[in-house]
Amino acid sequence: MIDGPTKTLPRLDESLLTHMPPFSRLSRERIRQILDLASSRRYPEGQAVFEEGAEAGRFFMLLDGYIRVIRITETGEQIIALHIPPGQLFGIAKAIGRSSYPATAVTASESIVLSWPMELWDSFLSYDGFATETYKTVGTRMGEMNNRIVEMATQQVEQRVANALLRLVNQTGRKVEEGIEVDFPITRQDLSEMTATTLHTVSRLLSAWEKAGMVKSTRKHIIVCDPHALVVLGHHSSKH
Amino acid sequence: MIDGPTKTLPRLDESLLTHMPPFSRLSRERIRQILDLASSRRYPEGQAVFEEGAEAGRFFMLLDGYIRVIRITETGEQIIALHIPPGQLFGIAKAIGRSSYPATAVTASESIVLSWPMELWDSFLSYDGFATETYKTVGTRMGEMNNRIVEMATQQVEQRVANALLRLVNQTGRKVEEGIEVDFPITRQDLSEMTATTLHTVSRLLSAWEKAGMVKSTRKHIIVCDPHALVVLGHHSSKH
DNA sequence: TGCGAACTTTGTTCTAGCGCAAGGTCCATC
DNA sequence: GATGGACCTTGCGCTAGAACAAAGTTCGCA
Repeated sequence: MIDGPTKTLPRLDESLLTHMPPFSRLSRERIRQILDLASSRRYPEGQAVFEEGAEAGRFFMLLDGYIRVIRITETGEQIIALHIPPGQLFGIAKAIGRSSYPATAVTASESIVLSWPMELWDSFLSYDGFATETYKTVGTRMGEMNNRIVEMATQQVEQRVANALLRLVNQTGRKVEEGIEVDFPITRQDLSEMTATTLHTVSRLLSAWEKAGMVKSTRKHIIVCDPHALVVLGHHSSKH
Repeated sequence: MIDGPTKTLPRLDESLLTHMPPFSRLSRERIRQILDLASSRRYPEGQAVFEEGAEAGRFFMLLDGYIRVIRITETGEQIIALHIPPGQLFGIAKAIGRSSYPATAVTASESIVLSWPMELWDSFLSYDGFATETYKTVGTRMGEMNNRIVEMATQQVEQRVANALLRLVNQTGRKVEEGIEVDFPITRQDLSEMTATTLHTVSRLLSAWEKAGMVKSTRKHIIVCDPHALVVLGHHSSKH
């Protein structure tokens, strides 16, 4: 979905942004200004916010929901590069010197997104704390990518899937009765695209873990009951 | 090696920096200033310029040689994250909002390196074109990491090694009689650490390619005779 | 010139986990 | 309440490539 942003939501309250790191040092007035420049929009689950290669006309902030950053190979395989939780900027191509989006962003669940025209980027950068926080975010994402590379290079499938699951519950987990649940719909296929394996293998692993009482899962939902047991898997032994 | 930088080289000429992208828009006088603030140093092959986790006290520019950015796992395995060619900044932790280096930098061949105290970073950022070029570099490196993830997730070992080799000759290749040679010493082990495989497998692949006339290799040296043949390998078919 | 360390090669064995196949379950929609 | 599509499970065979093993080669250095 690349069509123009539209205001489908009621007038936005300043409190939406006051606690988001990139804006937290700004005055109420400044935030009002920023909000008045923003378009807000609701995306249903599974919709693209922008596509890889498209001209980077706007930058975004996720207010609610989850965004999945994906890449698609020439042969049509998808790989999930990153999950973005609420409160983060994304599609900030200009921050890394690009004029087109380097990947596709899709909603992992219904999401509320603010966006601004990329022309405003430079003025945003001048706001107190904005640049610092933004580059911190870039750094964090680089770190995550790096860890992923190391993980794929050195760990077995079981450990990778365990780690991916742990990361999900840590970053986006919601406490429920039996443990912590990933709080957006997630399929075996999704998990396999995050860990470079097949949905079959993921399914088998989840079955085994469920038998061992470490997780509980139903269609599109996964609850981690015993995080520590998964951590231990991750620390077991190396590939070589 | 983390010991203090020392001026071991003769006085630096302005022309060293005038054609390096981050500085190319600056006046001769400004460049003189910048050089006078710099420490220069020669590192023999295989030496660490800085180590992962250390406080990021300086940032660097590679004048000559090659730098390898590596990470080491808890179990002692090395993985090579990136190769940096001459003319690029590295160790620019501040650019991504970090106060310690996120990886270790080691020379892949004898190298000449300039460095400045990180306290000067903000003033450098104000120089015309410096910030833009720097963030472009960050963006490029993110892109490379991303491609690497996709590659590891979707390609077979042979294709990955072929691609890694192609990237090396494209970025750092030196034309020789029989083809293009990687212009720093590189072992089978190095190549395996770049592609998440073993030195044994790399050795077998190189042997096979040599038999097919696509490459020529000796101890620590690899010449690609028929780049196109390697490209074709990379395009063959996907894993799934 | 001879020793040892650092590289490289090649053979053989073994297994993680992929590919393939078939069937089951849940859910939306008519 | 039946049809179809999306998602999940499980079994089995097979192969890429890791692990193990053992020699061979090159090079710096005493």
